[in-house]
Amino acid sequence: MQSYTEENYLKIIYHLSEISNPVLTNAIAERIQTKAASVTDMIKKLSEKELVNYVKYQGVTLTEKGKLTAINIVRKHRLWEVFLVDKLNFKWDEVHDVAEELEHIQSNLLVERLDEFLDFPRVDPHGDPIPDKYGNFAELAFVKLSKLNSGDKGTITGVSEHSSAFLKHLEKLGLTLGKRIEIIEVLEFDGSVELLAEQQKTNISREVAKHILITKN
Amino acid sequence: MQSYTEENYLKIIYHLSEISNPVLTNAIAERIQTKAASVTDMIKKLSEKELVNYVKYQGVTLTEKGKLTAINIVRKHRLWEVFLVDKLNFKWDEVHDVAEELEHIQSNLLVERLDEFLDFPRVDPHGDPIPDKYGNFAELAFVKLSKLNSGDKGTITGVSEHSSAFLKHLEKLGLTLGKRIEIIEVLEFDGSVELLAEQQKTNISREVAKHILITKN
DNA sequence: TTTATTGTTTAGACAAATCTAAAAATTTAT
DNA sequence: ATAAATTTTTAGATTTGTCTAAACAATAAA
Ligand SMILES: [Mn+2]
Ligand SMILES: [Mn+2]
Ligand SMILES: [Mn+2]
Ligand SMILES: [Mn+2]
Repeated sequence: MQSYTEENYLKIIYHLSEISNPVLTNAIAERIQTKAASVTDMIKKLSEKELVNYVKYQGVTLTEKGKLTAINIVRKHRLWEVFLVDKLNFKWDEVHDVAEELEHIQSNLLVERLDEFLDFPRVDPHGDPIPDKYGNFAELAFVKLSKLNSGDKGTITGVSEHSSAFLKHLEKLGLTLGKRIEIIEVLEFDGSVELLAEQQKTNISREVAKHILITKN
Repeated sequence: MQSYTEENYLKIIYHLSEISNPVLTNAIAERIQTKAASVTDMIKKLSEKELVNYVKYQGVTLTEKGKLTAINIVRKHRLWEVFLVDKLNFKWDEVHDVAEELEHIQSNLLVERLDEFLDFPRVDPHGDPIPDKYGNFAELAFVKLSKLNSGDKGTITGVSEHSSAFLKHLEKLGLTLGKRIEIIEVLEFDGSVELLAEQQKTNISREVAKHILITKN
């Protein structure tokens, strides 16, 4: 079994390796809110346990074992988020910190029963896919809203930024999961997007558009 | 805020002080599965934080602050147990270890929403009372089954022993919460009890009878 | 009322996770 | 290619919770 802290490291290495592989020490330090020296220590320990492959000065990659462990934590995190939103009426910007703790509860029975209780959800409240118990993700066909052109239509199915500030902003604009949108125009000079959501005309910055995920249809 | 470990100490001191006050070092050591020396160290720390009053060689008592903290952990523990049994179909002998972890999740919003979601339960799956958010317990009128005499009737409303072995044993005998029972006879020579539960005649040892709580009616 | 026995505390050590400061390696710039 | 800047690692220290072994107190027995 891994400690709470080791699990957090594994999960963050997992997420970072979607962006760059191998994952660099400083990248981990920044995300985990700690110092590079501490990261090096922990990396050595995870390497001892064969959860990561580590090459000095080069960075880390997850081993198969490490990856499976990380995915399981992601699974738990996202299932708990669904629980909080669907059953306890949390808002989508309120769930992250609590799920950050709940993801470490050790009980396979609990996870499987929770999954069943929630009716086997495939995505969490931010549109992120929930892996099954074997670690397999259902592939979801997303495209960033910022990649669309005028006339394109689709449904908001996810976000790639989870800060409370961002989520509350979308809430205010009425741009929540499941909403259908249509692009009116992409402004040339700043890349901001004019769109229609529920008969409502709205303008969002390119920065915001980059973090909204759309299923075209 | 207290650490996970400090919370476990406070909760155990709380439970033990129902039996003896002040609570002795060795009693804590036994319950928390650690050595007396470690308990002394922790007690000093809790005393520093004014969560317990400590007199060397005498033992500890909880301060008002410590007691409220402990009751809040008990509240969370029992609410989670209800959740596991009522919503996730855990058996009453399967919930303890998971609740032991879940009780440490830090979020008042979570606890209050969970309470509401569970419809404000007053007792947990073992018949133990759940304090409200201010730390008040609804007084429940229990009597040990071992105190009853032949002819007495009542309902099983709690147990005072939570081991999986004991709970499974009761399950097998059909002596679960809510079952109505009637005492046929209390055997003189060993104190064992012959009783009727759902038309079924059963004999239980005095030891078992001492841990079953009855509401007479 | 000395002597055992038991219970509790202290002293000193250790593992886990963290830090600061300094050294070493790598990358970038000149 | 050499120097400068950046990144990463090491060395040594700190905090938290634990341990063993030894000292000390309180209680029970002789
Ligand atoms: Mn976490
Ligand atoms: Mn999420
Ligand atoms: Mn606990
Ligand atoms: Mn219980």
